[in-house]
Amino acid sequence: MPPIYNHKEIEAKWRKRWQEEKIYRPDLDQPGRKFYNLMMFPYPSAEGLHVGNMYAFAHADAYGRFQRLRGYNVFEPIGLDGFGIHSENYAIKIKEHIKDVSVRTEKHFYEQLRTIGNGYDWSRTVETYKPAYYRWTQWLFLKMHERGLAYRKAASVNWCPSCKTVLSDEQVISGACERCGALTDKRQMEQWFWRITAYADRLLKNLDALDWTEEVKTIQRNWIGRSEGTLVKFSIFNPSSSLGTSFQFSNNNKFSLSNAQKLDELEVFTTRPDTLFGCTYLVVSPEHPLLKAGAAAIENLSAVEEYVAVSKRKTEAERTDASKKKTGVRLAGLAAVNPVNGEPLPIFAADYVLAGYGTGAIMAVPAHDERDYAFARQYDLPMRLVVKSASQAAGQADCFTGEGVNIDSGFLDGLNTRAAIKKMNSWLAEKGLGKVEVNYKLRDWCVSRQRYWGPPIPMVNCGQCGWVPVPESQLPILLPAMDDFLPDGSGKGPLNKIAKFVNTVCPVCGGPAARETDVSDPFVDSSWYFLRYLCTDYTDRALDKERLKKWMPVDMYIGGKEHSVLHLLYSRFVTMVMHELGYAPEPEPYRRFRAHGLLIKDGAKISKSKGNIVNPDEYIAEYGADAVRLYLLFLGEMRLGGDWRDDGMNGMHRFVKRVYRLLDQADPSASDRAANDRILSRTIKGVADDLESLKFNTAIAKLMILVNHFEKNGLAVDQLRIFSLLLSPFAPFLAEEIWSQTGTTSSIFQARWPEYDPALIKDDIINLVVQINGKLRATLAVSAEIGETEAKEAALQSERVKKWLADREIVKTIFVPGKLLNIVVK
RNA sequence: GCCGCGGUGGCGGAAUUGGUAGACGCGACGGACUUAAAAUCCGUUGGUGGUAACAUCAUGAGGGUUCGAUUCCCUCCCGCGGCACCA
Repeated sequence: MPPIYNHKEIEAKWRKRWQEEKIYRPDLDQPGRKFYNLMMFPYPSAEGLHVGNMYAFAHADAYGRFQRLRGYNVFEPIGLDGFGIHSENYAIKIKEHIKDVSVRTEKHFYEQLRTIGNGYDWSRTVETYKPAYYRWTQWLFLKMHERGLAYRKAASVNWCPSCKTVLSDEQVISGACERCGALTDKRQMEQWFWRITAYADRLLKNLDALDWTEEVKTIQRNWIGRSEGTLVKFSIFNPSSSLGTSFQFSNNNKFSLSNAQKLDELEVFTTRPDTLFGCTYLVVSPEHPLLKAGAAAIENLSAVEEYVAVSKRKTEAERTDASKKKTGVRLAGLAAVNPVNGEPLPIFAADYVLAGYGTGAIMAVPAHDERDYAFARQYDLPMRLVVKSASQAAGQADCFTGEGVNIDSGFLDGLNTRAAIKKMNSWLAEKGLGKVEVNYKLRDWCVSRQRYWGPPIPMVNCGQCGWVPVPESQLPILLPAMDDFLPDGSGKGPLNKIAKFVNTVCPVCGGPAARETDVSDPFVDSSWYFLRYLCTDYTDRALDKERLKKWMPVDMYIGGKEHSVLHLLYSRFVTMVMHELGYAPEPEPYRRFRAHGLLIKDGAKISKSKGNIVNPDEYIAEYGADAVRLYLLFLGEMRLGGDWRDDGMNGMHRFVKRVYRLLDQADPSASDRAANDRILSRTIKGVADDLESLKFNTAIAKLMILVNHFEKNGLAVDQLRIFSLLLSPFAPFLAEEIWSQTGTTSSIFQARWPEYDPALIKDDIINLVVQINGKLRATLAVSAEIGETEAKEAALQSERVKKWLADREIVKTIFVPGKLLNIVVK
């Protein structure tokens, strides 16, 4: 028997055998007890996978292998998210053509993914940059368009000056581009959008029932940002007296509306209609239509226009910096009327009000909103307190944003905030001045990109017919080859430079037309890949309904939480639409989702920019895939991430060698069968429990304890065989090798997880903890069934206990059966 | 600022519903084997005091509840992540 574990030889042998015997290729038409085990497919933004990718994949695969042993028919696919800015930026950086780079990275990524020993079904890979895939990504676009969910509009969109393309709101992380980290800006452009906001309520509501990492659900909830409020209509007048352009009010902050002429109506959105009595002015955003509609009446138009121009010139970051001084300009010549008390209200334009949320206009209540308060202080505007804190009568702050009781509020006086909101809403509704509305922070998904490396958007612009979808039969629209694929920042995609591509005929009228030259967001590619995995054998359709019915939803999805509001939100939206179209059997794609934490090294996330990259290939070559897997799984709880230390690998290498050596030690005559069976039963249960709750680290610790025990006490061959089953989710090659060397012929992954004997789990003799006043003073080996009286007797017999009790009076004793006895003394 | 997750030996990390804090591993130290090294094996390893038995302190800080708190409550501090003028 070879004493040395030759990982290279053994891994190659099993990799080949698994491939030949197709043990990871379930028959998708005969799902049986199916288990769809999904992990986030990688995107090549470097030459190869880094150890952080391996971290996620090793966990997901160990879980999948466990389900396999549990008797599930596991489908575990993999692919490459190779289209997109991430891959393209890498090619640009190394000054090569993306087409060449993608050929190379595909080869390397797949080689690496094969070496780590995951149970992938290699017959069903998807690569998003191949026509066989992106043909259907384009089909998805057409379906969205057909349902009215893909549309084009001019809007203020995010622009990355470095990537030279627009981005969706989700791809701007704290004001910076998700891909390159450059600060983004806003540009007014016409773009393609997907109407994810139409699903905002469902995306929010369904979260409650999903078995997902709670943290990710919270992030999604906050991103969707539902808020219930009221739309209130204010009448706009042109007051007779000229008010000047100063912010000062004359005559005790009052001005007259006599002879005023009603000009318009202004609608605002508020979540606190109960504070309407405290409203002392209105504010519109600099983009608000009132500025144009009311221009004739605005007396200080040039000052207003100047303010708007200044606002426009500000960067997004400057405009939305909440800590900066608030600015604004009074719309002289215009005034509104507070519908509850008929008081005239001045109107301002200020860029602290966002154009894109609510109606782009607000009612300002400086006494009950911090932003209004700051603005009112800045411009010396009146404030009126109308809500009093219910708890503290005196000492109220100038600005109170909490809930309380209404005062000086006419018909709302004495009501608490909730009741006041209700009453105000019905009052406004009665008068036709307001209605309850729900607003979401979520905006529609901007999906067009002015880049090369993506699926061309299948739309054609005809002079006669306008925007027309490309007929399904003409798909795919192949991405044409081009040497200079770099984005130029013109606001049009590089494809725009290829006349042959652009010029086409209108599918409707046959006249000359121009193709859309933007490509779609890479997140569109990944929004449906898990559906395509199941249908790669269908070349005539994107998705097969029967197939999806058999396998969707995904049973377990493990991935990073950085995708909380990106991929995980987009793919839920797309699946909802696919469900409505009858493709997906359920509106939600992932039954369970668990986020893993980050892999850290030297106190920082492993990344190229930090210079702490760990190349997994070297470690796999030196120590073997199993040792690397075990090490990654042992680092800590998956949810919390791990801390990579180079020297930690030694320990796992040692463990692998020790496990292999058990083959030499297996000898029934030398072993205490009963003791081994007891610890085996416990380990079977413990490891299964840990795996189910994704605590891979403690599962491995239990295996180590078992190995320590075997080394000391010897073991029988059948016990070693059971041990190999327990080890197999973590170290598949090593486990398979031991399995085969203990007289089995079929793969360990066709075997079943071992049963344990419940009778062996229980202890007959326990260590009863004896405390005196809560401090541990002795432990007694007693029967597990011992009762309080006996336990007390036994404890009082103990010399150690006696010493501590001396002649102190026992006040009481606390007995926890099977665990502890606490004697309380004076 | 708001929301979420964390803070435990030299290090990574364990601790069912509150019940022996530090499992398991790394590293370190001592020893065995070896001409030597690697590998392997054995032992020790939270701090302080003590030859030892043992005592005592200790889970970010400070309070509290409890017979008993890493675990529950309150007030803070620090790290990471999300949102951030969303009315």
